[in-house]
Amino acid sequence: MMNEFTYDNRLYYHPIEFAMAHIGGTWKIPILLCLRNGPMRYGDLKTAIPRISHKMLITQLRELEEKKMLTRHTFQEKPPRVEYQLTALAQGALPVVDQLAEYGISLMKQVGIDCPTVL
Amino acid sequence: MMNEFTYDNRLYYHPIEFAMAHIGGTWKIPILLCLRNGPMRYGDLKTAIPRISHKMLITQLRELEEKKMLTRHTFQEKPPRVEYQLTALAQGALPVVDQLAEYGISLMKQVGIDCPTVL
DNA sequence: CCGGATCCTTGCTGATACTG
DNA sequence: CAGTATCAGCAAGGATCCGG
Repeated sequence: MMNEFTYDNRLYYHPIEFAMAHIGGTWKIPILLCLRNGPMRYGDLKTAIPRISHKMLITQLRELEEKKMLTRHTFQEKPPRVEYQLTALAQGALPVVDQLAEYGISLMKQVGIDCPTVL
Repeated sequence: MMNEFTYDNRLYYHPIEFAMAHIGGTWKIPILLCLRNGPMRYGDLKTAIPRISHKMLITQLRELEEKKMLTRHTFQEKPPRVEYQLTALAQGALPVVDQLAEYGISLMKQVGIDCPTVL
């Protein structure tokens, strides 16, 4: 249990904590799920995830890029166009993301939430 | 993606977020893993998870109890004795916890961390 | 259209001290 | 031994404004 390690100047207590640094938080999952079907522009992501703020979307995109979970492509057009795309590293996270979603849904049923047309 | 729902006065954007409310954060996983082999006392948990502060351990135990992930048994002795035990609901989370751990370890290898004798 | 910078509020967390 | 209460520091996150 207590096999702590340091990476990128941060202390982790468990490999799961390291995994959640890549897919955790409120917004990384929605972003990854949006991008699983192909690249998307900033504006489309913002529309697809209505409650996220501008700042949070930018921040999360930067973090995911820094962790090599996605790549950023800029097109020199007017008006400017920027696309985000999942890397192979992020593709490798999708199976466990799906398992988490399945568990989340089963948990909702167990506590008595009738699931609102998910996935 | 955007099937939000409210439970217990909190807004969730995805079933995974709901799942992570039960097993997420820095300390819930270490606590659950400690208890998977049977009930433990407060003091033993504190010893098994050295870096957790007293306040955080108490707080996390209360949260897990509130979410029906564990039960609390007090024994009227001197000195007092309190034991924490996983519920069936928490047992049901262990498979996905194990999958997350496995993913975390593989991710560590992918980014070049040689895994320190884990699990 | 995309992104950065600023201010400000809120909440998490540690430290410390105290009780049955 | 187990748990509670209070205070303070810091970081996450929203609102807003400016720039390429």
